[in-house]
Amino acid sequence: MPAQTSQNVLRADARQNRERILTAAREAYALHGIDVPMATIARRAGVGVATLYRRFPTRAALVSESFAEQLAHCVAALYEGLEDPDPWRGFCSVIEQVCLMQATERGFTQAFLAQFPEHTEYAEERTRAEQALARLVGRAKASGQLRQDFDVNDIILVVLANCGATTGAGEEAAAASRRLVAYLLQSFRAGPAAGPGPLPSPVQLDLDRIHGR
Amino acid sequence: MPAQTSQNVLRADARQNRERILTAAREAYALHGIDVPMATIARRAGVGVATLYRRFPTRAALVSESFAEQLAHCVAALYEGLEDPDPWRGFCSVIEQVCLMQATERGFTQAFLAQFPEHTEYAEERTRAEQALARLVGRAKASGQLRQDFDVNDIILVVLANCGATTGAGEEAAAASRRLVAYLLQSFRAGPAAGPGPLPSPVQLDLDRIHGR
DNA sequence: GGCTAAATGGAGAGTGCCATCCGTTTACCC
DNA sequence: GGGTAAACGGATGGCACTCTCCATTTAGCC
Repeated sequence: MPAQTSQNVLRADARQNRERILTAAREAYALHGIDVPMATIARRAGVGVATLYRRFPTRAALVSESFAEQLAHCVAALYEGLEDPDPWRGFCSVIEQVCLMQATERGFTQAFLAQFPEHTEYAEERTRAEQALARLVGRAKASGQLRQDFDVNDIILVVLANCGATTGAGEEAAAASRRLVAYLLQSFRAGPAAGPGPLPSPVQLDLDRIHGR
Repeated sequence: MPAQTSQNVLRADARQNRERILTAAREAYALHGIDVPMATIARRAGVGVATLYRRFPTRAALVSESFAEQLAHCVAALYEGLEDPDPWRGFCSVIEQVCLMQATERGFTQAFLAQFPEHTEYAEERTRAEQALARLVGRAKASGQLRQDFDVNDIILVVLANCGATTGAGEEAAAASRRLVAYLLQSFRAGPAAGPGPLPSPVQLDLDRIHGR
């Protein structure tokens, strides 16, 4: 974590405005997606555009900050999953939670993808997360519950696929995500021992809405 | 098919320009994605913007026309799959071909999604395709090779998921698609009889590139 | 209460794209 | 070869968004 001295020196009104901007951004993202104009967020927050830009010099910075909490949740889920006594359950829980977050929080995926590669500042945390992921996978394989030819990169594959499936609105997206993840996890499971389990209910996806998004 | 009298009456130079525009559009889409400015396509085709707009009044019209061939291929694949003596093989082949098309032809997915809902003109073909899809699924279920709780909407789910997974460049996208589809098809297979088959090789996905796309 | 640096917000310059208008050019028919 | 309608393309107005400048306000300290 870098020295954030300026954060504490922030004047009271400035700090309050900063919070209002973040709140407004989260609301706006949820409503209109990540591409909402900066001016809209500023108006919603009841501040001028300049104030927004002074606090968050780039759009990416604002996005990152806005979803920091959700990202932290994902990271936490990762380490918790790693400590689950049942490696397979831990593995599933991580994937499920990350995917659900993607489905629930609109724009989160972009934040997720934008966050890490950005600054060297995060490089350390990133490698740590990657190692944890590798361990999660290794553990599940070692226990014989995850198929041997599973690759760590397949997790990225799941995340991206889930991102595509959740290009839609609210509850529908969550349902689509649940079903997709259920299908995939079943494939990841090793051995023919596990027959097809029950699935979450199917989803009627409205292509028109997705196209118009 | 509607009366397209104007098509044949098109003057020679106009017809040639029309083709050049379509070629330029396909190239531009492949290179820069679907959001490339109309002016860029016009320049590439060596025509004025006005000419482009005269031929293709809306962006959607241009996109649709540009990918008409690929779309026809998909439709053909559907009807061929339906006539495969092995229902399961037919089912798989349809999904595989559509997904491969998505992975190979950048922008195709948007064209695919944009095409049908648009005009009433296509409504008929659309319903016909949907019925064919339903039959494809029904047949595969009846043969006992497709799990009973599979839903027709799951095909849309696959298409969308695949769309997400292929948000990348060229060969990488195709590899990701193959692997995802292999995983999914395995889940769709009924009964514990079929153990995990071999998978296409894993893919290292470059998140930076995807984010910057 | 008054001073000062921090913070503010609106106006506006700059950019990129869409879509149309209209004077000029060109293919086609006779 | 000449007439005519079709086709052309650059210029242009309009719009939406980004990002900065600067005159004004305000919090915090004495």
